[in-house]
Amino acid sequence: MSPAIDTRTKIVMAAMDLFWTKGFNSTSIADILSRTQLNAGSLYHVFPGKQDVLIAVLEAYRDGLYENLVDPAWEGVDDPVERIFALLARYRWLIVETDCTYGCPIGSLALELHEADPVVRDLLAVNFTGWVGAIRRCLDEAGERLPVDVDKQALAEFVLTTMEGGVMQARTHRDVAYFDRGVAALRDHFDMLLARAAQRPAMA
Amino acid sequence: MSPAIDTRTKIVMAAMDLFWTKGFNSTSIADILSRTQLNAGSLYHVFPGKQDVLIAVLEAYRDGLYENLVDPAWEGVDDPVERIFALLARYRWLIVETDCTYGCPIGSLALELHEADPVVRDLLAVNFTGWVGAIRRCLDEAGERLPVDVDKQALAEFVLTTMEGGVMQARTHRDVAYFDRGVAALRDHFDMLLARAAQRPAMA
DNA sequence: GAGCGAATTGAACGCTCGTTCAAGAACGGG
DNA sequence: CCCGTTCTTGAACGAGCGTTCAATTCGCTC
Repeated sequence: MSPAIDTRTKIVMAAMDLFWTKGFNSTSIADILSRTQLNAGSLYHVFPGKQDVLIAVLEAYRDGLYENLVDPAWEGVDDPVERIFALLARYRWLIVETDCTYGCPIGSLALELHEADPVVRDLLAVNFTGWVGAIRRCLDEAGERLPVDVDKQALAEFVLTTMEGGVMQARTHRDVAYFDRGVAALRDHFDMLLARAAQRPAMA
Repeated sequence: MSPAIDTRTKIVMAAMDLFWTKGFNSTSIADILSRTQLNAGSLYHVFPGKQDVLIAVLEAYRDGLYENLVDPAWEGVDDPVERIFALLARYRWLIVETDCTYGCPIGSLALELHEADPVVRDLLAVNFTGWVGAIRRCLDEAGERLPVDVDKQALAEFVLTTMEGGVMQARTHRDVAYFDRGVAALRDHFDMLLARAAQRPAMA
């Protein structure tokens, strides 16, 4: 294996962590270098500039969505609706684990980069789309348990909305309860949808 | 009127706009100075440092919540539930008006400032609390139209969640439709709650 | 209009940032 | 073992940042 690839991996992993905890603008190249024990030349040998590190980080999130986030959350959970809440529970765990300082890496970057160039913005959007796609699969699998007139794509996006909004409030107030109440409201929403579908089956 | 107050106002107004469009870290003191046609000394005569400008901006948002945001949105709307969606419609208008680059100033700052000091974080939280409080009033006013077992505080927070999540996705995808679908899902939620309350009145 | 504190001027400072690059080390095929 | 390529070293640079401050002007009071 080429050593440059190893260097690249080290940089991307360090940058993922730093961009997550400190944000993109507040993370300096020096931060990445001291974390990886590399020199500036090595980084610039692999990446043309700081923004290209960001792009690599966003690609890593995109490519690792299932491996690093979704599959672990769904382990041992088979019911498609419960899988949605299992994923949200994973975020709850992250919030608690970080003493309520957790912010969704993609969400934070999306709001921080106000005038992101098209490549970066596309990658942010693609990350959201991938996340929503995972939820969408659950909803499709739930099939007729949901009312037929429900827009499943919109509902999947609404799950992301709940997660991001809940994370934002939990972090700002330094209190998971804000996240929990958001998830509870979403649970109410699903309960009402499931009840409506059971009451008026698709056979009508 | 003391000239320093005028200077202060000019700085706060310019900073509100700049922090909103560029973010806090990406806005330089020089940006504020060129926007206000002031010199560095004048700014530092009024504010000890950049962070104090941020604090003043957050206080301005807090103090102007009703005057600048809520009251205009509610003009001509009397029904408490419709007022909630009127406020969301106001955000929709902001998104469209800014070509889908709009981000909620408070939400953006909340996610950008990863290690904000306590004063700043408190002000961010207070701004959220104020916004949620305005929604809460509507829900209280709606009274028995909502099921008695509904946690009105949590529901008000859920409205904020929907707004922030919708704004985030609309901006990232550069498409208001993401916001619209989030609001539509929230409307569904309210419709189901109202129907449930009508079905099983509080008199039980 | 003299006197004085408040407010403004704008050049300068020290620091950190992203980036560059000439020099050297490590590696691998023949 | 040699040579060309790939990768690393780390000092240096220029630009931009937040901040300072001695000098100056403004505006009010008596």
